Amino acid sequence: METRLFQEDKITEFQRKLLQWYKNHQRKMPWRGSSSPYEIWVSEIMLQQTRVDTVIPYYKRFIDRLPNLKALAEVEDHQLLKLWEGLGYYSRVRNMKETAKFLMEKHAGAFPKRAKELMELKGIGEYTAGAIASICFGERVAAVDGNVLRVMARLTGSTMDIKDAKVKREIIHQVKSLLPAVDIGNFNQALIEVGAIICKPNSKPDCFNCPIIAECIAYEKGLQNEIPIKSPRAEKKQQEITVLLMEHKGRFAIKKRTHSKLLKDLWEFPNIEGKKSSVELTKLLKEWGLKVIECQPLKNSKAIFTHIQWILSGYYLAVEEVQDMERDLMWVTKEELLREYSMASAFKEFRRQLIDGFDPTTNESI
DNA sequence: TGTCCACGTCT
DNA sequence: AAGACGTGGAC
Repeated sequence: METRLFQEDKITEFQRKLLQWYKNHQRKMPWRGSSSPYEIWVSEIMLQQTRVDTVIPYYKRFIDRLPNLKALAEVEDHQLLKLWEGLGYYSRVRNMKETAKFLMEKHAGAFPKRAKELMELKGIGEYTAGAIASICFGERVAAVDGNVLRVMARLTGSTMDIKDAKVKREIIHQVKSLLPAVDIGNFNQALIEVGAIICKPNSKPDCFNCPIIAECIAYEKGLQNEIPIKSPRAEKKQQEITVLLMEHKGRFAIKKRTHSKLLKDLWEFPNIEGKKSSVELTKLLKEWGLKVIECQPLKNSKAIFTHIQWILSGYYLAVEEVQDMERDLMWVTKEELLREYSMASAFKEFRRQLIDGFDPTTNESI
């Protein structure tokens, strides 16, 4: 077990400075000031891997439309997905609905109060459980996210890899030893906020405005730009995909990604693996029972995920029905497409072209 | 251009 | 333990 980071009296001073700074410098956010576990939960799930500025409009719309657990438990899946469209990591919102239903049916419609119990809920891990328990219920528990890992690594001057699970455990332990007797939620948020706006990830930290510079070993040693140390992530795989924007009688073909894990249950334009020529496409569509009347290449695009990169080439295809064209395609108007169907960002450039008109292609090879 | 954030959670 | 799962903005 790790020894204390600071002496007793120094800890009190550290807590005071951090809480005072947070009181004066915290950014405004729609969920700040709320102690409703539902609202904090929604905000924390949205904030997982996602920036505050991106989350704010989604959060407002979500709470407006689904103000409580009951509303979320009862909402239709496609409406829910539409509220989440573009936020990414769509399993987050599937888990939320499952948890809402569970709490309504098995837990009298209320959240448990302890981090340990919160962690048993789908989609709530150690960080989110700590955040909800400390912010809403004042539990004396740490909430260590990526910001806190970075702040703590610099504070202690640690050159250990913060991606390492053991190092994270150690940091959670250290944060616990720094927790004040009361005001735990604000203390946790203060540490996160310092990480977000002072002890920044991608640029040099703003050390001269940092409330805890006096305790910072990295600063003392001039290592604030070297720490934290992180092992490099695995390389992305690349996949070429040919996307088909097929029009028939003023309607366009879309398809639901029912069996896919990636972007599950979102809608997409029909597509095939590999880079296909217009000749190959015409042949393929013939097998699908469709006759190509017109074929125009579209501007290529890229979609970058954490672990994969898609190279997308698109074609506009005016088609005619030859025989029964099942293939679980859905034929929708532009208006329906925008209003009713959730599409991942990977396909949004094509959707935009479809709605606004197709740009003249600038691809060299057709 | 490319890399990082972004440990967050689940599997 | 390590890979899957999204997105967009900063630098």
